[in-house]
Amino acid sequence: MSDPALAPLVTILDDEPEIRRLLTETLEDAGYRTQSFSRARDFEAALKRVTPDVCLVDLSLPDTDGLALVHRLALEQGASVIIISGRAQVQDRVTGLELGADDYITKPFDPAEVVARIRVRLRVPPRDGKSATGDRASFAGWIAHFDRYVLEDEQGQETAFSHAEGEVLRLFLDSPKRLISRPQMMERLGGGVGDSFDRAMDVRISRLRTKLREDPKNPRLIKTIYGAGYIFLSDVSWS
Amino acid sequence: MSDPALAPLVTILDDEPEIRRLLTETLEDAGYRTQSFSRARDFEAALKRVTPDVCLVDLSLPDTDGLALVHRLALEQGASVIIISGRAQVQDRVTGLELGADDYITKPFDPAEVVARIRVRLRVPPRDGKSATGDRASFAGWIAHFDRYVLEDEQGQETAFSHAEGEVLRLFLDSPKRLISRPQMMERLGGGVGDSFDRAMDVRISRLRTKLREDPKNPRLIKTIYGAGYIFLSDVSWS
DNA sequence: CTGAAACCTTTCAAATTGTAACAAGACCGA
DNA sequence: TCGGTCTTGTTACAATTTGAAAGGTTTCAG
Repeated sequence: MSDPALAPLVTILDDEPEIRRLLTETLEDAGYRTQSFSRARDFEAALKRVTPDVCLVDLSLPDTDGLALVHRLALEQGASVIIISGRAQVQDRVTGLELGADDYITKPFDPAEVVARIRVRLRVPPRDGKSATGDRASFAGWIAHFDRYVLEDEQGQETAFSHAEGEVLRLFLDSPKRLISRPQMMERLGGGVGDSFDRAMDVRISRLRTKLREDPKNPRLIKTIYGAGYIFLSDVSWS
Repeated sequence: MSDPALAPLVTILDDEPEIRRLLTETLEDAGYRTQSFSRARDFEAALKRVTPDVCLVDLSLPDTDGLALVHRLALEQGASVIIISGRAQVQDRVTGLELGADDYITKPFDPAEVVARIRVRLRVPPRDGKSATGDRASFAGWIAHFDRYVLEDEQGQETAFSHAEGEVLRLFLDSPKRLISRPQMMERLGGGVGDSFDRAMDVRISRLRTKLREDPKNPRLIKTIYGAGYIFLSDVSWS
């Protein structure tokens, strides 16, 4: 979830204003935050800044292939994707689900059902680590002890990391193998959108990389995607 | 999952023999193990011995209140519950989902859709921290790792590609063997309709071709259709 | 065959990111 | 309180990626 403190964010992508209005109203009444878009391009631009919890997507968009968008969404973002489409053929539904959508609702729809299905997607999946965060994560031979602010390497050797470094590390460890944009980082790490803090971000990452003994030319863990953000490359398991 | 080594187990609880037969056959064709029950009592007895991965439940059972059963199932078992019911009212669906079902399919249903929705439930939930969807596509001896921004050739040798190149590549891989016009690309890749970005597009494709080791005279993968657009020639399979 | 349009590729400059060096605070023990 | 260390943001400059510009090559119509 983008921010546990706030209500879940649901995005709406549909080219019919009437549908957008209806969904927005229903969802806000149900207590969700919403953002709606009429064009795929605007939607994708917004994704660089925020992380929705559920994305409602209409397939029949004028400016993009909706299915390809769904595919990308499901893979790149962590969000649940629900297709809302006028196409009711079984084949449409099957391919939509196949490509990564978590649900498929056909128009005309009942707002109450949409809310119910969104709620299902937001339901906490059988939380295995129920106990309030043992706060330790292992990845690529490292163990990060967030309770002690210490990184432990394969030989058991320990390196301390600071609070600021820990914030960045935790952000990565929470969303491994997924693109994290700079604006998303900013939002999470509090800093304003001033351009001076931009550099501070870099510096934090740079220092973190040093402690993880990254090779600058060939980073194994924190990879930079020029113009897009960063990706943490290793699998992570929390305990 | 009850046993990773075996095919996922799907249970069917429905009092109509014809439905049981149809579902059993479809699901076994799709590669799942199945167990079907006509009475809730038998089903619950079986639960003491096995752990299904997905439970299909008909609500209109003679011997129990189906909703209560669903509720118990969702809470106690870790399994996904899909309701298959003749009751198509929105209110029925909403309460079914509310009480813990993960999906709700109304009769008459198409077996293909049931399979698709089961598959969605079995997909590894993206939030479970461990492995967040590695998405890659293979084509013509190459494997494109979009989670690492790396192209792997037949010998396993890797070449990094940039974000801009990846956008183009993904566009092609999403629609292989289909003409993609330049305006379509523009839309998708964000740039305006200015003439200058037209050239930038060319450059992206050019650089991508280089990394795919295309022969300029005789492109095997990205073919130019003069005056119309491009076609990606190879088959693609995503995983 | 010729010219124009479409497309390719090299070169270059601007934007983005990495990192070293520095300075302002915070924190801590004496 | 004082001095020292640690943390962290800022600045400056290097390195890298990307789009823009420009010139060459291919394709097609007539």
